[in-house]
Amino acid sequence: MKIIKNSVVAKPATNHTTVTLAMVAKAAGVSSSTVSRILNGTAVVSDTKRKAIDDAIATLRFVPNLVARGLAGGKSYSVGIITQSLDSPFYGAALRGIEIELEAAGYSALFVSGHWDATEEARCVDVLRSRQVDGIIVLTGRLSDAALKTLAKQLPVVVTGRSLKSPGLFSLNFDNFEGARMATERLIVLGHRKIAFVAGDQQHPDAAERHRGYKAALEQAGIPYDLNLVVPGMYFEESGVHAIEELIGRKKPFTAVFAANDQMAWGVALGLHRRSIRIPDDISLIGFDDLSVSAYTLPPLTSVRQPASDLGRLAALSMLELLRGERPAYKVPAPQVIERESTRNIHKLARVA
Amino acid sequence: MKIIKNSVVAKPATNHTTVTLAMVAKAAGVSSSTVSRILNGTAVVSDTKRKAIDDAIATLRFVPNLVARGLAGGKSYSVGIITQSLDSPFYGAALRGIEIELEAAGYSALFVSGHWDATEEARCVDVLRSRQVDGIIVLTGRLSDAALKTLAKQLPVVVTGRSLKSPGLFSLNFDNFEGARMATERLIVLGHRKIAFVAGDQQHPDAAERHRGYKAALEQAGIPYDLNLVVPGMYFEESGVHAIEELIGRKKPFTAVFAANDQMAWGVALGLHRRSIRIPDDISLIGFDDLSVSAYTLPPLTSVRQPASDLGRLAALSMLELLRGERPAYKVPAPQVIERESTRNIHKLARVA
DNA sequence: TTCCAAAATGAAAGCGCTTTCAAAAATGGA
DNA sequence: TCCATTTTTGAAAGCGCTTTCATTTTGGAA
Repeated sequence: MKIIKNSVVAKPATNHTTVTLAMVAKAAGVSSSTVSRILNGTAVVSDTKRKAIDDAIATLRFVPNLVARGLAGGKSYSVGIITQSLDSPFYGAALRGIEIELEAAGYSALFVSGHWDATEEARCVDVLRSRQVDGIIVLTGRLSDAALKTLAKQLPVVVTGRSLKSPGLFSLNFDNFEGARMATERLIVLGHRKIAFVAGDQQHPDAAERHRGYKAALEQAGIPYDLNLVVPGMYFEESGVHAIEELIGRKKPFTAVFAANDQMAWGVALGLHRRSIRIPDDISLIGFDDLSVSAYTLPPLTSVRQPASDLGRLAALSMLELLRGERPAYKVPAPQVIERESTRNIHKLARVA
Repeated sequence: MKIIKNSVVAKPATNHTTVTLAMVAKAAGVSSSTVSRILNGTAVVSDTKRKAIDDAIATLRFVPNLVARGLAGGKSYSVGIITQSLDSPFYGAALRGIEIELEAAGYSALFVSGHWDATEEARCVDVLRSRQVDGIIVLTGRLSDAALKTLAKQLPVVVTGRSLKSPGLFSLNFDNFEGARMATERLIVLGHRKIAFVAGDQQHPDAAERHRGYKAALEQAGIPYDLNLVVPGMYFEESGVHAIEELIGRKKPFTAVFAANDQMAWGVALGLHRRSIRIPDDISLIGFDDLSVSAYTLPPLTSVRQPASDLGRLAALSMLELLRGERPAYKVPAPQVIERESTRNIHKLARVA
């Protein structure tokens, strides 16, 4: 019954298949400093040694441990991305743009979702910081401007959807006001004067801007702003169908609808369809964001193009510059209305309600 | 003109705001081992010390460095996810599911995209390994089964879209065959016999399965499989509109279309709309995947539900079990056809050609 | 051929944390 | 009260890499 102690077991948890830089060094007959140097290109190394090292790396199938490098070098070559949801059609495109540029520069992206909640976003920041990201990109979000500025004191920050100026902080803002103004104006040019507006989630800063743009265009055209024609929404499809019910219930005639985002516009289309109201014959409809799917809805949706993918790329590029100590100066492309088949000139419109 | 040397500057690049575990230990008057222990719950610590440490952590605002922990402990508490594209409506939902479960368990997800390319995926694997992820989840992808099995020898792997058995490897497969069979059968039950099929990208393993399912249902009902009614597609919207052109060009009558995924079904709807063919009055349409948007298309699309989000959660849960050394046994829910408004019984159908 | 500056290399000290291992403190049975 | 256990704690050795800093080579100019 004696317990066998000191058996040959108990090798520390070291995965015995792990090839380390030291092993490469030994195999190549040089010091690990030298190996590190060619790996990072931090110094010139004689061709003979370089060759020996390259061979050793190849035969040993050495893969550098970025975690160890991060610890030693103080840089993780990763940047954290705080998004709101991984499955949003809009943010998805932005994430992709970010990934492309970051990867091209040898950085990894660490995506975390805040789900439109400031507390959760704060937690995301903590996770990213404890993972030692070199910088953080915040896609809109609910964090206060002050919180962002404070954060920027610790590490480079790029934020979209706001216009902030602060050291270490770069912001990339899309002109939501102008986009909404243009959309509304377009409808007006087409002869519409009774234009309903389905507003976005008031919690989102851009929603207010789009609302302002709608008003501005109206005012500019001398059309009174009529509260009976505006319906609150949450930026989801359901808001669109609900808005139509609401609007029709109010018995205020309208010939066009401007939805503050495409998802709600799709809902509006469905709501109209349920009432057998045709687009664009009876009602013109315009959305915002120009999600890729909108080119395939019935009918294809006229929308304000917001280049999500470009936005992502620019955010990443800006971060990269910040990381190099430069001062980025990128700008988001101006809004543009993409006219498809959901809008039509007034002269053939029927009246509703 | 003397150059001042040895000034107080030149503190090494150490961010002076960095609070380390050692600092917490000193502040609390204990050793760093003790602090580590309460942080990880690896051992019992007296209440007095625990209190002192908690206080020190709070006042110093200490955030543990997960990179250092990863190096020391050999575990990074992160799992790599190889997806194909961050902006796919289907995978987006799966990613979200993964993130939810992983985060709940204190793990971080590292998402990388392979863009449907085996070489890129292999590179993704390298990146993830050098970042020392504890495990890898592969969403479908193009990596060979053999490559996956080899990988599984190094670290736990969970793969979706295949049925593989291998140590350290768990696979979660959705029954694409059965889903497609059910969809086609549904159409048959509704009285259709001329059912067109828009196939998916043949490079995807699931596309072949869905095609098989279509054939099987036909056979089961004694309907001959007619190559004139099947059109190749690429899983994107455009394939759907193209398919309709093709189908109509062939002048072979059909009363229903089964598209191998929702995106193509949307395209089909648009193609039909362009020809003024109504859904479901003239043609019934059924998709596959049941993307959330499909509930809001015109008309709302009947589709085979593939629970992307659940798939993601199960994948994450399986990985977590693998990581604990357990043997996961999850199964993807069975296919289910969600009937909406794009399908209709044959008796009111017009004929198309 | 000699010498010295410049270039290449290596030794060693960390980076912040975990984890033996051994020592110190607490516990309790006689 | 004392000693043998059991618990709690601390010292120190890494984890795999980067980065001074010092040493060895090299390459010319003298």
